[in-house]
Parts: sequence; structure tokens; C-alpha cells
Amino acid sequence: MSRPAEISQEELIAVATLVTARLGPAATSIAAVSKAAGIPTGSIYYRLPSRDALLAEIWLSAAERFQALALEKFRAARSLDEAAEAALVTPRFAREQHAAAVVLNSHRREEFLRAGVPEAYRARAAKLAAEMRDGIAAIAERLLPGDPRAKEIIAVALIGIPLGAVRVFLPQAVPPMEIDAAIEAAVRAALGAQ
Amino acid sequence: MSRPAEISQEELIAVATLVTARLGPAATSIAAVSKAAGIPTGSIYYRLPSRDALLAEIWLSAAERFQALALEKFRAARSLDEAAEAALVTPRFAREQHAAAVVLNSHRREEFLRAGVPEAYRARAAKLAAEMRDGIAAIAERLLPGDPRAKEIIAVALIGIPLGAVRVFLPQAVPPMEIDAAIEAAVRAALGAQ
DNA sequence: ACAGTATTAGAATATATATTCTAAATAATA
DNA sequence: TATTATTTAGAATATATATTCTAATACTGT
Repeated sequence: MSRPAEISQEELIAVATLVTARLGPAATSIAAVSKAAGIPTGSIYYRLPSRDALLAEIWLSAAERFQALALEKFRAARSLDEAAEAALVTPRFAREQHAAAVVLNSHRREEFLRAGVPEAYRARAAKLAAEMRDGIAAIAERLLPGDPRAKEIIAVALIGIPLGAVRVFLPQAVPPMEIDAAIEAAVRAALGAQ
Repeated sequence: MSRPAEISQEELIAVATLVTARLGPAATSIAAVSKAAGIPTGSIYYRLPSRDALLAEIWLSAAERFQALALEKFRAARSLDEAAEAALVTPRFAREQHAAAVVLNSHRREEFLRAGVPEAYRARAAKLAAEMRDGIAAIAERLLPGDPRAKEIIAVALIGIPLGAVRVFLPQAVPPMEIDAAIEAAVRAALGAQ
């Protein structure tokens, strides 16, 4: 019934994610994205209301993918050892979805979810944050019952440490397989250290 | 002999560092910095040739301070246990120099050292990078002799892991004291894991 | 074939902000 | 007290880029 789009919304976000991984969110201009996607600047405004919305989509699509993987693994862990193994989801994600990992790991969330972003995006971000908070709390209760600092320890061990290890190699390279053993050992030690 | 400046170059960089820690490098405009410093926009150009130079100064001053502390500690470590203790320089720096830690830890170096930055800044950054690379190599040779992956392990353990742990709390908060034990245990485990 | 519609295409406009410029102000020195 | 160098002060200009607008296009269903 109408002229077909050169590129779907999903493909557009994927291209924009690559641009952001290479140049950073500040340099992710409408012109840069439209050039990378091979479509005119005006066309982007048929998919998204503003540049702020584009940046929010880039971050949210990366975060939703990573978080779904991570929480699934974390929820399945029945022991500290299994939790340490689950923490390897982070280096694996960085290998398989490099650009998304750079977006999440080498930049601040605030650079993508800016002040003027439409409420719908804000709601998606709030839902993600609540899910992660609840997930952390549940694991803390299950694996470190009675520990008053359990949530901080879990967040540091399962999120902070693997992310930091991976970040040594991002954004230029991919984390080598050899560091996974170090990450797993480190996470296990952090979980057992309180 | 002349009208005195309202603010010294060091104070200007300190104010700009606070602005960047709060708003990020992209929002660190000349107007935002001059407003925070209480001086007119034009005055900033008497100290620095451009906004790119300002951003470079912000990053370099933070990085030089952190790296001097970190390399001193790392060089003094004579065992894996001492190295693990030395890694606590990262959470301590985050507590004592919060804004500088946010600049270094919550943003990419490339956002500060941009394409158009004068060569002098580029040279300072290159010197820092070389010093860190040499420092890591020396520690790797000393503490993990013969290990082909020693440099990666040392970088992940002494830099990546503590930075990642601290980043769970930045930029809003300061890392609580309680996580230092987890960091030290994690670093020790990562060092001993190959 | 034709009408209808979403999209392309890219120029025009608006806006934000980096940078430059002119004049006035300030303090040390002669 | 007059001179001089430096900085303040903030307006003017330049530039980059987000957003809007008009027209042309390409496909689908009738």
C-alpha cells in the first residue's frame, strides 16, 4: 500500500548501536546515523520522534538483551559456585554482541537517557532497573541469607567485577577467553569474602 | 602589574571536573563551566585555547593523580598478597577524590582526548599510557614470571576488577568501606587463578 | 491503470554553543 | 599619578547540527 522502507526500525537501531560503539553517544548525530544507514536524515524522523529517543532506544535495546540473559543465569544459580559461573555471562555477551556491550559498559546510562526523553522510554528504563534490583535482592537473600551487606556484595561480585574485567579490553578489542577463569575465581572469592 | 585573575588555572580545572562529574563531558560546555566558576565565557579562553583543551586537562589532571598513586603502590608490592592489598588504591581514590574518579571511571578517555586536541595534551596522554603499560609489564614479570597471559591477568586483577567494583556505586554515591574486603579477595583470587 | 499512503530525498530553518572581539577594569611599577 | 600588562565582561559572530518542510517516489489493493 505504500513505498517500502529501506531499513526496518530494528536495523536502524542496530546501525546506530554500531555508530555509538565506535564514536560514543555525543558524536552519534542524526547525520552520522543516517549516513551509516544509507538513508536521508529526514527519514529517521519517520521512525523516531527525536535524537533523544534514538539514544534511548540504543541503550534500552542493548540493556534489555543483556539483562534478560543475565537474570536468567543468576536466577538459576543454586550455590555460590553456580553464581560465579553465571557471572561469565558478561564476558560471553561482550564477545557475542560487542557493540551492545560497549554501549552498556563504556558509557554512562545518563548519556543515553537524557532529560528530554519521552516518558515511554523512561518507563522501560525504570522497569529494567526494578527487575535488576529485585533480581539482586532475591539472589542476595538466597545465597547470602542474614548478611546485612548481601545486596552490595552480590552487585559487586556478579555485575561490577565481570564488567570491570571486560572493560579492560573494550571498546577496541574483545575480552580473551583466558580471562574467564580469573573472573570466575574472583567472583567466587568476592562472594565468599564477607 | 596587571589585573589579578578571579580564579587560577588549577581552580578552573577543579571546577570543570565537578561539572563533568555531574553532567558528563558532552554537557561540559564553556557556558556551564564559566557559570560554575563565576567568570565570563571569554575568560576561559585566556587560560585555555579551546574546549577540547579544557576537556583534555580535566582528564589528564585526574589520570595523572590516580596513576601516580596506583603505580607507586603496585611497584612496592613484593607478593601476590601485597598486590591484592595495593589494588585497594582504587576504592580509596574514589572516596577521597570522587569527581576525578567519576571522570576516569564513568566515561571513556576518548570523550576527553578528542581528535582536535593540541599535540601537547596528546603527548601527556601517551606518556601516561606508556608508564602504565611498562608498570603492568614489570609487575607481570615479577609476580607471574613465565606466564604468557601475565599482563592480561595483572591488568584485569589490579585495574579492571577494582574499577568495576567501584563503578557499581559511582557516580551517585561513594563505594562503602565494606566492599574493600570483597575487592581484595577477588583480586587475590584472580591473580592466583591462571 | 489508478488512487492512496508511507517513505525517500534533501533543502531550509531553528537552535545551541564554541569562539572571537572591543572596551572597561584592576593592580603593580615607575 | 601615569603607564602598562593582564583579565574581566559580555556582546557579536561563526558553526554545527537537530528538526521541519515540500516534493517526488514506489509499492499495494482495487
